[in-house]
Amino acid sequence: MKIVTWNVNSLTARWARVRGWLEVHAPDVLLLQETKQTDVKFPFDELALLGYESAHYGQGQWNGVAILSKVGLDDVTRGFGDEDPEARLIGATCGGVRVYSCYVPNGRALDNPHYQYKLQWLAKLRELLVERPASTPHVVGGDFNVAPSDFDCYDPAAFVGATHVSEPERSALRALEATGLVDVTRALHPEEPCYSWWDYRNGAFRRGWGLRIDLLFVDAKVLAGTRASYVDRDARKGEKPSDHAPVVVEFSL
DNA sequence: ATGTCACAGTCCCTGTGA
Repeated sequence: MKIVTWNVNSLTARWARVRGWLEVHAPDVLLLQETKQTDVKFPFDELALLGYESAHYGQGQWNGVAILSKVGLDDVTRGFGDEDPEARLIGATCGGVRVYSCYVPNGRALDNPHYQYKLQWLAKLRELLVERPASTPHVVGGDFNVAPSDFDCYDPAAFVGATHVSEPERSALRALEATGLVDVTRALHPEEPCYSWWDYRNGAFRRGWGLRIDLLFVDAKVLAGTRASYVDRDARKGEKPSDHAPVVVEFSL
């Protein structure tokens, strides 16, 4: 089974790239973030022609998450079941695996109210996942907007005092892992940066100025069957790329 | 060089978010 997470930075702007990527790579499940579409605009029919069932939690101008699956799509949940107005979380069961597509709030700045919203959002995600049934394999992927350690950042000195690297954010990710989840890309590649995001500005991609903020957390069952996990850097190249690259995990149960 | 991209509204430029 191949499951991929990809922040596409507008599915409207990225549709040709996403369609082409699906045709070549044919993942079983694709977790999308930042679709920036309403449900009405989401290309359900075009995706069905490619063999994918889809569930979308759209908002419109901002945010928006989706799950595409070739292996079934059941028990879809949207958000945390609270009053959060932002469309940042969708879950579904695909081929016996419970998957979540997460778009964690950016945080903006350490003294911005959005930063507290980010920490609260991560705490709610942990609350949701701590109660997951142990009998069901889980893959929790998305744009976490947190670089788990300094090794996940091209220049830690340049990020002192910034979001994405602060101790409370990293602690929130560790609390998530403490429920029994493993950052599978890092587990398989302890010595390679595996960056997943490069700013559009400053020629960041060409210069290797990246962060690893797109993560796949898997439980012990999935980890035991994992063959590979990697970043498709080629998807960051060429015409009209997203600023994020897809992150892949391949496993069998 | 704070050097890009995407969005909506103020609508062919500007403010906001990333």
